[in-house]
Amino acid sequence: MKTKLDYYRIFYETARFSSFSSAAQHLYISQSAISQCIHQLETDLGLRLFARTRRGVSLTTEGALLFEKISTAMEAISQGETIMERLRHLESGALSIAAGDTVTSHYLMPYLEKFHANHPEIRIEMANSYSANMVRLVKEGKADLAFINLPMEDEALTIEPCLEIHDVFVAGKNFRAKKKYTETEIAELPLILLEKNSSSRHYLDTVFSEKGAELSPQIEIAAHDLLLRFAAIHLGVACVVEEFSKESLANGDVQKLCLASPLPPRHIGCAYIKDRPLSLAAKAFLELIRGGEQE
Amino acid sequence: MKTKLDYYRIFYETARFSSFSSAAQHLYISQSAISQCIHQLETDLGLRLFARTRRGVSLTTEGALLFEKISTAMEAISQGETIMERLRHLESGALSIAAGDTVTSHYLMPYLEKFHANHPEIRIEMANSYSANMVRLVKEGKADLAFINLPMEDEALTIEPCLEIHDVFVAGKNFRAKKKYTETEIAELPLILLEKNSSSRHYLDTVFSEKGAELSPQIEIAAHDLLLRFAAIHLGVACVVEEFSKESLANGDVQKLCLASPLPPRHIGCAYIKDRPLSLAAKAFLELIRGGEQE
DNA sequence: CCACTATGATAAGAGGTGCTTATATGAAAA
DNA sequence: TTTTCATATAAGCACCTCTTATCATAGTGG
Repeated sequence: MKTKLDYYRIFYETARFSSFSSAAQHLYISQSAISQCIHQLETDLGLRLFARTRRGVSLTTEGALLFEKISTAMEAISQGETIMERLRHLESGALSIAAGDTVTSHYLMPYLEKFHANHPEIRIEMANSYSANMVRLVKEGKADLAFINLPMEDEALTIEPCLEIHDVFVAGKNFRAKKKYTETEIAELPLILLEKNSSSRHYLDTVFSEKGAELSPQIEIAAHDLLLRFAAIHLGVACVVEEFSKESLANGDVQKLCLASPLPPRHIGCAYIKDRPLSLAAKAFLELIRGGEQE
Repeated sequence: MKTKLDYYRIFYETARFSSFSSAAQHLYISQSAISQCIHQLETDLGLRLFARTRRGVSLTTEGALLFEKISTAMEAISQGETIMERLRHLESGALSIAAGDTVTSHYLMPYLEKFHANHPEIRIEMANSYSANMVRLVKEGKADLAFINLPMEDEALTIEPCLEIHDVFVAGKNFRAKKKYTETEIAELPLILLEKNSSSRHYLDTVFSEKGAELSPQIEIAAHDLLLRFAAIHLGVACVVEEFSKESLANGDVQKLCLASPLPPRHIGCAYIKDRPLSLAAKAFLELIRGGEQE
C-alpha cells in the first residue's frame, strides 16, 4: 500500500509501449531505471507483471488487471492536471458574483462584458439579493464576490470600496426647481424613495434625521430605475444615485435639484472572505474592477 | 505534467483530513513534509490548492476541482492494489484450462474440485476440444493450461507429462477371452475404436502397423465412455485407457484382454507457453497436479 | 557463420530529493 | 499576558532512484 506512486506511472507507460526501452525513451530516463522499477514493483506486489519476451515485454494476466486500474488512475490525474492548467490560464472555471440589480446593470455590466470577452470559457454566475443576504452568500462560499453598499463592517470579510456614488434628488423636466434646497425643504417635497428595507434608504433616513429632517415619501418602490421613471412623469421628486442615472439626466428626462449642502458621497464596495484565497477567476475580475491591467 | 505523483497522494490525504498536521500523523511523516509538499504542488501547478485557516486548511475552488480527479485516481490505485493482493493470495482471478472430456472427467475432476475448494473465488473456465485446437488456445493466451495426449512437440510450449496411461482392450463380460492375444489376433477381433482424427487412434494405428497389423474397426465412435458401453453390451472389443476405465473393469461390466506384449504406455501431458509466466492460479493448479504440497 | 543490433538484467556508484529536526510565525484561547 | 495549536521556513542528512557500464541472449543481415 505504500508503493511509490511514481512507479505506477512508469508501469503505465511501460505497459503502453510494451517495451522497457521505448518507455525509457519516452520518459527520458534510462532503460535500466525502468527495469529496476518494474522489478521493484513486482517484488512489492509479489506478482509478475510483465512477461519478458524477445521483442519487448507484455503484460501478464495479473499485470493486465493492474493496468486497468492504473490506467484510469493515470487518466484521472492527467485530466486533473489539464484542468489545473486551464484554470491557471483562466480558460475554465466559474465566477460567482452577488450584486443588486442596479449595481449590476449600471456598474458591473461593462466589466462583466469585458471579462467574458477575455475569458469566454469561464461561467459567470450572478446572484441577486439584498446586501445582508449577499454577505451570507459570500461567507458560505456560494459567491466569490459581493458588491454591496458601504458602509458595511464584517470581521470575516475584506471589503474594498470600488465606486464612489452620489445621492441626488431629481424631478421631471417640467418641475420648477429652486436654485438651492435645504434638507428641510427637500423633506417637504413629494418624495419618491426606495423602500425602507434597502440600505440606501436607511442611509438617507439617517443623514436627514441628523439634520433634523424626517423623510416621509409619497411613494416607496423597490427598484432604482423606477425612481427615475416616476420622477420623469412628475409623480414627485426622487432620490437616486447620480452615477446610475446618467442617461436620464443627460437626455433631460429628469433634472437634478441643487442642494445647499450636497449629501456626502457613499461607496459601493466589493466584499470577499478575508482568510481564503480568491479563486483565480474572482481575482482576475477584481483586477478588472480595480482598473488594473488585465493579463 | 511531470509533478511527482507521490505528492498527489499527500495532497489527497491532506485534503481528506483538512489539516496538514493530522494528515502528517496519518501518513507517518512530519508536518513539515506536508507543508513543503503542498507548497511544491502549488508552485508546480501555479495555483493555490488550500486555504490556510486557523484550524487546519480547506480546499480552494481550484483545489476542490483537483481533488475530484485525484480522488478517483487514488481510489483506482487502491482498488488495483487490493486486486493484486487478492490475486497474490489466490483469492481472485481466473484459471482457464483446455482439456478433452475424457481427461477432464476421469483425471482432472478431483483436482478441479480440490482447487475450487482451496480457492473458491477463482473462476474456472474449461475449454473442450481436440489436442491441436487446445494447443492453439494456449498459444493465443486463451487458455493457461492444456492437457493433451503425448507425444506432442512444440517449440513455443513447455509440455510436461503428468499421467501415464495404458491402452488396453476390453470386451463384455460374456466374451470368452483367450489367455493372451497377439497383435494380429487383436486385429482380427470385431473392434470398437475411436475415430481416426483422434490422437489416441492415430497412436494405436501406428503401433499396430509397426507390428505388421492393420486395424479395421467395426465401429468407430468419438467418445471414450461409449467405447466401454459398446463393449459392455458385446458389440465388440474396445481399445480404452485402463486408467479411465477403472469403474467398468472393477464392477465387471467389461473384462480386460491379456496381450502377449502390452502396448507401450502413453502419457497425458500438460502444456503451457514457454516464455510467459503462468498466472498464479495456473501455477497453483499445476502444483496440485504435480502432487506438490498446496500452499 | 559471425558480426551487429536490439532486447532486458545486473552492478556499482553519484547525485538529488524528500525527509528529518529545529525554529519561526501567527492567531486564538486561557 | 502566556499558552496552545495551527502552518511556514531553514538547514542538513540519508536514502533512494537514476546513471553509466557491462553482461546476457536472441534474432537479423550480410
